[in-house]
Amino acid sequence: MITLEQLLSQLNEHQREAVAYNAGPSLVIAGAGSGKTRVLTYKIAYLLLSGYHPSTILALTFTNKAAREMKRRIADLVGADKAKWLWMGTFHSIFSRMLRSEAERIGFTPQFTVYDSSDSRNVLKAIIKEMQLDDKVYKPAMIQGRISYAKNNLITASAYESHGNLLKSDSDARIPMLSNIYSTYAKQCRQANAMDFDDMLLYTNILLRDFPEVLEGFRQRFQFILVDEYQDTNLAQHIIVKRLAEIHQRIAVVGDDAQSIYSFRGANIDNILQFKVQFPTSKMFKLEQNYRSTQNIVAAANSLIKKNKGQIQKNVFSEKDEGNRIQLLTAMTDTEEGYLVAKEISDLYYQEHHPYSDFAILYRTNAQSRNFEEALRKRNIPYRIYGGLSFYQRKEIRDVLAYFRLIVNPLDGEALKRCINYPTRGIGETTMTKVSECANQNQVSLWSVIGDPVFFQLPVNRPTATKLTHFYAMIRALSDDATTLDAYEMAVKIIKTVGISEDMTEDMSAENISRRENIQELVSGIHTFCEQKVNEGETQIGLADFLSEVSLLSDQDLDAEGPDDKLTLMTIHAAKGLEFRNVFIVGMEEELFPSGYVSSERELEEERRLFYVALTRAEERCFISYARSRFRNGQLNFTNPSRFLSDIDQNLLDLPADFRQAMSVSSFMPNKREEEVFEKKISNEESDAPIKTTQRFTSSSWKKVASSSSQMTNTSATSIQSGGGVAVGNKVFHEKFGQGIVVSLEQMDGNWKANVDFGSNGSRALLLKYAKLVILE
DNA sequence: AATCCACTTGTTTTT
DNA sequence: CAAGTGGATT
Repeated sequence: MITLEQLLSQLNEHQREAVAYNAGPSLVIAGAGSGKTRVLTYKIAYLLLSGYHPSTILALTFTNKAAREMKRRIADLVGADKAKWLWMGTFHSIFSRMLRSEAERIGFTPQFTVYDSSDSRNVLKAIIKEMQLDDKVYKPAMIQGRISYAKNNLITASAYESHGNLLKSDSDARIPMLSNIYSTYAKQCRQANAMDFDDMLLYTNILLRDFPEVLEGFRQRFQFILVDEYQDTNLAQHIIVKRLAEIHQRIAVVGDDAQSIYSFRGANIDNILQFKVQFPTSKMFKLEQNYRSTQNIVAAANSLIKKNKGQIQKNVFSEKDEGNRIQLLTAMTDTEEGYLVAKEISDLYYQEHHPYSDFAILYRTNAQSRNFEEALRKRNIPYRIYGGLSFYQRKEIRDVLAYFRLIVNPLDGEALKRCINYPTRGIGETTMTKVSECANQNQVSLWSVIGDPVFFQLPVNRPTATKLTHFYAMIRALSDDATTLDAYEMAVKIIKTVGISEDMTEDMSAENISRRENIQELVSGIHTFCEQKVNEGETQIGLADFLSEVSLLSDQDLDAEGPDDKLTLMTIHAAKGLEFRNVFIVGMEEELFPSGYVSSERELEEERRLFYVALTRAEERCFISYARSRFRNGQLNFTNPSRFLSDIDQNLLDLPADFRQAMSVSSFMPNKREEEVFEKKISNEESDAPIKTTQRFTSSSWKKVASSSSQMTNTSATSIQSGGGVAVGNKVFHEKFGQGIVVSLEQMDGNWKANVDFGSNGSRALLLKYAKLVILE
């Protein structure tokens, strides 16, 4: 047990002020590595020591891991007996708890299923098919994205139907039926007693909006509210937090606007930038001392993020050693990139005796992991990959979980389809289509139809009807068992009863063995889960208890922090909040990082923040690598180094000898000219067909592309204004004419022609093939 | 109904 | 390169 004085003495001045301030709302802007988690945990400990009961404190985090970690640290400070009463968890897990306790009010049961994104995509696919729409136009993933966006902005299906602007923009985008799809989707989810991730936020809002007594109850209960990573909250989350804190105004949020990287998921950076507006009496605290990284790394990150505008002004500094400069590794191919990185790691491991767990390889996309895996394997370097296909997304695991879901919630249509299909029992697509149609016509669930095909006049023959009722009876019997057995016993029973174990032991193929192992892992996971809950004093841990937690878990949460010494491979997104002694940021190429999908200044700035997050993960050493060519979709692409490299103060970079040359064929988009560029892009679209970067590899293409270097795809924002290695807006130098600005670019017979304004020397049209322009900036 | 094969297709990040 | 689709086969 610790006293208040001791607690505060372990903090620096600014941290202490932030922790001790309790007189009103507060916003803590915590620069990278400045002890953000420390402030949050100490603040909670401070509140507990000042007399708040733990069950009156609500702390919302972004990941389960962060919540667990924080809880553990609070337990160390004030004791586990207190810490365990805290309401601490992710938005989704806390809201799940709230929704389950009040489910009936909004037309669900406490056993509602959580549809993951592939469940919800499947539902959407079926709806699109049912409505006889073209799935090339109504792309499920895109529809899903728009619905998600609507929900995150608290636009319900019925609000959408009467939202003029949205309907107009949909009809302009040639997808006028989107609103109908949304409505049908919402209706079907409701009928299935299921919510998707976004629904959990949406329905929590509805619950708090429409049921004043519920809102009042939660306001009473949560006397103090803390939110981590506030820069990544979306409108739905923001409004919930605001509602809960509205009366007592005891709220503290922590975040860093420079690390906002989830706008694709609806996060709105304005939530943190506008906090003062939302909570006018709030006080802002800034944490600017970085305890994580060397001075060089901090300086590099600062120089990068300076290129973004509209940030909260701060001066992040480090008092650690100056450290090494950031080292750039240049490879000819993506395979070589893997080799170089692995070699560097090997060298550090043997020369400096850093354990492998001190290393991380961070990339923009999961698909990039392959080359590194191979290179690491060749050197026998142990590694652990995070992300990608998670444990819970494996087919066999999803199959088993589908049975759990169906037993807990028979209305869960997606689970039912999955179960009925595996193990195979002679019920196929045609039958299920009929069942779906029949269910739709009678406005009942698939489950009801299967239970009594005759009553619903399902047009199937006798043997098929029997198969259906058999299946129904089997699930019913298991549901009965579920009233007395715990989750672990049920899991074992289900796997035996439904024929999964039989199917898996049929042959000893490698796949079957691996599947069996995975299922075994799941079962023992459930066992551990039950034991843990019993230890915490709970009784009767049923399947529902297990499911409600597991559906909100990602694979990162499951990783047993084993004693083994392994290197980490993950996306930069997944690395947020983590730190490593040595960090490798790989694939620093145009089209990849920044992603080829960026189409606005705002998105480009988010990519830059992502790079900022990557850099600031490093404690001691940071390496950046890129390849000049890379396989993508089975095709060889030639690539240019990322523009972000030139955003970093060049004095802090260790450049390879050939780097200047490589940069000179790269294209850099000057930020301030961007709007012009996009206007130009639109006007040029038909006339100016850009050369495709993607081409089959032939012996001559390397040379050809390297010299003309018109390597942008036509989807790229940079495609029009860049060519021959220069970009519109570039300041260039010409031997004869001196300095000038590139005004426009066009293509003539495959050669790039640039109009350059040389000021007093006039404007000139130059063929880049002949003119030797040097890019100045 | 289920399986297999050849073809197309399309690709960020995730609670 | 991969996953997912559509068609033919058993």
